Amino acid sequence: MSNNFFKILLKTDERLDLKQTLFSGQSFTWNFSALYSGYFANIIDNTIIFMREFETGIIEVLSNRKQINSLPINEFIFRYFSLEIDEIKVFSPKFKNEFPEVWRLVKPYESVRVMRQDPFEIMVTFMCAQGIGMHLIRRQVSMIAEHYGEKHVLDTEKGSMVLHGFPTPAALASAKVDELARCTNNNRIRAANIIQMARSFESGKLALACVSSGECDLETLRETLCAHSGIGLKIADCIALFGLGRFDAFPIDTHVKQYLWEWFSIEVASKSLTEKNYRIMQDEARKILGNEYAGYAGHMLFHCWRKEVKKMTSF
DNA sequence: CTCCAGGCAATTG
DNA sequence: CAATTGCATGGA
Repeated sequence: MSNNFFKILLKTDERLDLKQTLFSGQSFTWNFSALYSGYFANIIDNTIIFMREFETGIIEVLSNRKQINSLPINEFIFRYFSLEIDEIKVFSPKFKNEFPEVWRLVKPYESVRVMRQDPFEIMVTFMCAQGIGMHLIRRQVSMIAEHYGEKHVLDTEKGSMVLHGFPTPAALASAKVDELARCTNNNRIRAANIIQMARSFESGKLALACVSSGECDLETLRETLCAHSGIGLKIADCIALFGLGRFDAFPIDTHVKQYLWEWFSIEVASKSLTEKNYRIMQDEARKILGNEYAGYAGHMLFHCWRKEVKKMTSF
């Protein structure tokens, strides 16, 4: 690995399963490194980052800058993977007692962390996630980065490597619909919605909502997000959960709806996913999972359901 | 061929 | 209210 990179070894006490976390469907910008097998690569805050599991319970982080988002790398990583959250708080003793079979299945996934990712990036990527498979979402996101993100060329002893950062709000705010649509599965409506959202972010309206999202009540936050065309309840909840650190937000998609019915016998989960039913389903889920970490638990269950029950492999 | 993938918004009954 | 349809593509 290039010697002008800063290297950090981070002890995680096996509370972070790096691969499962990065490829559990919450992030679409991390990739397998083309030049260095075993490493995952991404760009955050104009900083190139490589990560891998160095040995059991220890993560190796390589970066070309000492700080990310004004935090020392180790502090950033700790926060990025929400390592302050204790698994025991996520699933209550009551849950483990009442649903022993589900707990047996999901326990191996307790080292899947819900990440705190960049809000704008999450808004764009989850606006790309409607009614299509994971691989198509990933393709759209990488095309958007290639066309509108800043290009980084990294020269190493193994050759040259090209990476693209995620586009800034300004870059997407000034994009043309026809051009962006080539990156969004040829969906012009989706492209136009993303441009509109980026302009709202540029204006400061959306950006401000992100700053105050921690204290804001969830319903107010959702209203602000849903005011934008292309963002409904589900995507708003995904933005809150994965981009704003709101671990109480509980997005319900086709998979979550399935496990709510199969695992917890929530009646309304067998009916159609209308807005009214969506809200009822959330209330029922909170009774079982608790409120504070409903979404955090939900993501573990989501990943577990797809892998263990549906036997899905695409991420 | 049909059906379904991390939905949303507009329209119709 | 609920039910239906357009949006787009690809893999099973």
